[in-house]
Amino acid sequence: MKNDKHRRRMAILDAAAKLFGQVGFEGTSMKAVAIAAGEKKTLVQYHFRYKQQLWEETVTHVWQQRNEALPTFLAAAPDDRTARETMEALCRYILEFTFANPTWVKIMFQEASTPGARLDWMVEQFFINDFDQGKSVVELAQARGVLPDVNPMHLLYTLSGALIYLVNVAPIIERVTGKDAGEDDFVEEYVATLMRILSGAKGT
Amino acid sequence: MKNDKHRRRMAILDAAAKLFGQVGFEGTSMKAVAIAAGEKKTLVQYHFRYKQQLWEETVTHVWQQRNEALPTFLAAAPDDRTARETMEALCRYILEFTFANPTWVKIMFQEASTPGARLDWMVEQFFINDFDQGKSVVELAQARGVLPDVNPMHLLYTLSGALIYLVNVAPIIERVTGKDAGEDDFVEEYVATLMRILSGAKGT
DNA sequence: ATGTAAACTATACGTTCGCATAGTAAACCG
DNA sequence: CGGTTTACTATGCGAACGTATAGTTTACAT
Repeated sequence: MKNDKHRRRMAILDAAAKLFGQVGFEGTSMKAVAIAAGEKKTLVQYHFRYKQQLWEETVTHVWQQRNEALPTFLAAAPDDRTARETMEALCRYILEFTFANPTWVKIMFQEASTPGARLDWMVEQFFINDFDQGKSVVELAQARGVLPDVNPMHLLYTLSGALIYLVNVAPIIERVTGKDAGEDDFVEEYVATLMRILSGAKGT
Repeated sequence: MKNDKHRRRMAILDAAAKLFGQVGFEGTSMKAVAIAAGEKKTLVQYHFRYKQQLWEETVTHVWQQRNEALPTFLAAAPDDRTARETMEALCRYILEFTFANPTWVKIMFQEASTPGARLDWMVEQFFINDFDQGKSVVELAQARGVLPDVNPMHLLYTLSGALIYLVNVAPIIERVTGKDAGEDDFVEEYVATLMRILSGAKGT
């Protein structure tokens, strides 16, 4: 079966994505990837040969999944709600998606912690585009008056940080406070809080 | 010399901190730590015996350095400036310190990406305290009217995210935009932007 | 039915991993 | 001066690492 090959290959990529995001490039072994995918180590090598190649195809795979999901929302954002409601819904969507698919964020942080050839590759392949798109979204929101009129890149970093940081420290939050930051209730309240901060709310 | 032993031991801890933060626990080898510290592998083992032990003492070492530096500022914050100026200075100080000492943040993210026994240990040893202190600072700022009166923990996550995220993605920002996020000018403008966001500034 | 290519696996090689242990050199103490 | 402790190193072990390659099974065109 043609599909069988494809399915096993994808299973390897998914397993690799999880491991690369969790323990980084050096911490991930071909054997561990194989076991996580329920395959033999030699099959992983048959499909990808070198670890470096497995990594590149894994990252590409992860970004594709992300790119298929994220713009879907942006395109579907209708004009029949207020700009602020759209912004709030967008933040909530990004958070929910990132909690459900934390891999790309984790891989990004793994490589950012060891700047090198792999990070350069990711920048060239993905981040240059991502930064540009992010800036556009922020500027659009600013034009509609839903975001403060400050340096759009700095605002982008602030918003990204407020959202992505939460996903990264969620395991710590859970252990310290006992609350699961990935749950809908938490996300909803968090985004509501964020929107009130952005609106400069001082009272209750 | 007694001092010589101590100095070499500290050099090992510093090298280990850098590596553990960059490539995580599994990605760091005793040999690599030794080389980075300019020592033999067996000396590293002599001082710490097991990798686990090296890791624990390294993390303790890093947190001690941080705890010596951070409260210094909080205690010295005088009353003769406005509350907002104090808040802005605090954010700037945290950013500058974190850029200069990124290790503790990186180790925190490394372990948060693979929740396990080591993260549990860090939570017990450090994070429970850290969360409590952070909450106190936020509530103090809220009482003075310099931070919006929302859920203090969520506000803490938002602020921490806005600050720490920047440090983590600085290598990416530098490669994409050509700007060094760690430079004083950048930090100053970023914090100023953050303060305007917190104030809900809509105009220029 | 048979040959060829594709999909997959068994086995192995050289290196590096964490860890153990026997040893050396200097310092300290009586 | 002899003996013990302290700081450090040389050597080595079994396991796991990434990679190479020969071999086996499956799919399919002729």
